[in-house]
Amino acid sequence: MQVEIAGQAVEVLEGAKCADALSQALSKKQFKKTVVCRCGDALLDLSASLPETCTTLEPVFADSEEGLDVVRHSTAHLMAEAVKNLFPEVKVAIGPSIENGFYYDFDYDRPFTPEDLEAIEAEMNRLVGADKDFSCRVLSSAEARKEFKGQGEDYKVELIDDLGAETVSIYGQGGFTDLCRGPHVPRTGFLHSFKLLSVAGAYWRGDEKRKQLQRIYGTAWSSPKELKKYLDRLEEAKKRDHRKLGTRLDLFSIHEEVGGGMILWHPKGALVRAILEDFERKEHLRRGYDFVQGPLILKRDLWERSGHYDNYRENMYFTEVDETSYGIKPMNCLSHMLIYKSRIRSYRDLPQRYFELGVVHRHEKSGVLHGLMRVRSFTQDDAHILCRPDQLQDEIVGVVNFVKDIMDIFGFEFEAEISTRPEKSIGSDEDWDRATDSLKNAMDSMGMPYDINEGDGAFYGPKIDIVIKDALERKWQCATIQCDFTLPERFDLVYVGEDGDRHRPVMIHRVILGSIERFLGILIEHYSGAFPVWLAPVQARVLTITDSQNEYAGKVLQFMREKGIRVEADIRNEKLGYKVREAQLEKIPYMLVVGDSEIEAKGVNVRWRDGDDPGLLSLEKAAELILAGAQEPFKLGGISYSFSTTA
RNA sequence: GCCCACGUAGCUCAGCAGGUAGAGCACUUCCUUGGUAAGGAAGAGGUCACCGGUUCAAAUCCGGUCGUGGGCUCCA
Repeated sequence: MQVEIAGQAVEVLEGAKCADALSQALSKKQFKKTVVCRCGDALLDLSASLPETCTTLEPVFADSEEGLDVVRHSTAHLMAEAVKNLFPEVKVAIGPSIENGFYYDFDYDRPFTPEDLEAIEAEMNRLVGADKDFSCRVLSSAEARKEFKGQGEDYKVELIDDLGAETVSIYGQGGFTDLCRGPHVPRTGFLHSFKLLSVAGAYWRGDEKRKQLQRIYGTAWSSPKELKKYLDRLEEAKKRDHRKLGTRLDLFSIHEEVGGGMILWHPKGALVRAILEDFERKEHLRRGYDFVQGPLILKRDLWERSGHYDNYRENMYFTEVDETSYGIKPMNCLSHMLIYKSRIRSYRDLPQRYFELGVVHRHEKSGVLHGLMRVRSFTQDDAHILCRPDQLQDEIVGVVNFVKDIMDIFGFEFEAEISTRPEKSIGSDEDWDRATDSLKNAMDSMGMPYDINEGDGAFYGPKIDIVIKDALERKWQCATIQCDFTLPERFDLVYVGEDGDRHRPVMIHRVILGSIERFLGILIEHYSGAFPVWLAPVQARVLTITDSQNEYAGKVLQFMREKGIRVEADIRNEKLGYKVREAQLEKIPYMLVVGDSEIEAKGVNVRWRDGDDPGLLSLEKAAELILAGAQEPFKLGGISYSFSTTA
């Protein structure tokens, strides 16, 4: 039969192995790094026979995205075999490839130690050295079930039962067998660049009510060089950890005696916060939001009415005042709704956009607290938009635009996800469809890609979630845009329509940065602590050579401050090199060196924290330079909001 | 909340075959007045997270509590 292989027409025997077919068309070097092959949509093992229907065959190399996935998957099996060899009583569960590596879950009656990991890695290397085949058998589900049952592999049996398939593939490297749909690298010798990283607890099938298994994480690459690159990258990322930088740059601290998840902001950290918050206030005003503010505690009755008491109680703190129970707010919506409700609203008043930098408290489980990223007391840049149903779409576009502008300013790539109606939900299908369509249309109209997360919406409405990554590429949710029909109903929010009747407004809950704390945590890692000049708590530091310049340094300080530059002076009895080093480590954007020659020239010698030094400049020029760099990013939304000025 | 690991000076860490603590940086004082990433000397600073147990003796071994880290579940 004639098959097009890697662009060449090749004559192959009927029923030939993929490997044989490929080796006819590929160079030795290419063939050596081929892990599987692709025929149409299907990925095949090299040991598989060429399907009769196959007309084109492409090699998949180890260093391609698909190839890496195969390598990682195969390494997971390899690890499972090593674990079974060393600890025969272990039951294996499941082991997929993940970003940068793989994991495998095991059920064992004692915890794996770091020494165990070393032993497992050594055993894996031994298996690699043996260069065994990854052979594949296809069994009927019943046969496979019997086989795994006989081995006591209960987790595999459960998986087979749940698959509901007639046949399943069984992979083995001689002795060890595993259930998997494949495909895999041809032989264990292909797996030479991996490292086991950690052990963690993980619930069987992600269900916290089921048994907690031991998950071993590892990383795997196509070559030792790639592996090293990744491990180096991990090291680099650790250096950017916002918790380390937060201490080193004196931004914030967390104290055991205060409580987990509670942040104490030091002068520099608090200043960065203030700058970020000011920026947000300006942006919100510019986009037609109104500022509001509510109290931190509201009567418990109100939380019962909103449904939070029933649905969110375990996450709330309560306190008592004069024998009345109060809930400490975990969200800001209640105050905002009561402000809306404080007088009759006309359709002409809508949309109402209430913005608040609202401090909320949530009782997060102790095990999830994480630096600034997951805390118990935080500030949301929260807004609630109350609008007519016909305005919903425009409002969502406005919010999405807002999110995009802000993420662009900070240089974040983000992923978006739209969550649709869950089984347990309230509201009419019509409302849900309309809101979901509005969300999709808004994203489509801006050409923004998104994933659909079926059935993951809030019980009161669908939502868009925006996710950005920290230095270790862990994903954190920041912005979220949620449509809500329930709370306006529960609180009987209305507006008087053109027809004189009362109508129900729709409410959008939305945050842009999400939590100021989390966003700053991500920003610190994103910039490695070197904030852009407009955000830097200290924009410039005056460095003297000897104490004979102290008086002049004071003048420079005064001059720069009057220009609105955040500046300080280092007049300590230290050498210049020492002062430069410190300023550099503190990532201060501009150093203004003053010595006798600068006094004479009535200027400063400017050193930038990265790149070329501007050198000797007059005070005026130096201030201009810093101010130019310090300009607040400014971005116009580019969409026109609908105002109710018709009628 | 669950699994595992860890918890020594403000920070980074050493000490741990059990014999009541040490370095570097930072801090204080003194000397040094020195041009772009660390000048020198001296000093101060720790009930070795906390509580119990084993032992003649515990930072070191064991148990518990709290906290932190990596994950899981959950989430801004």
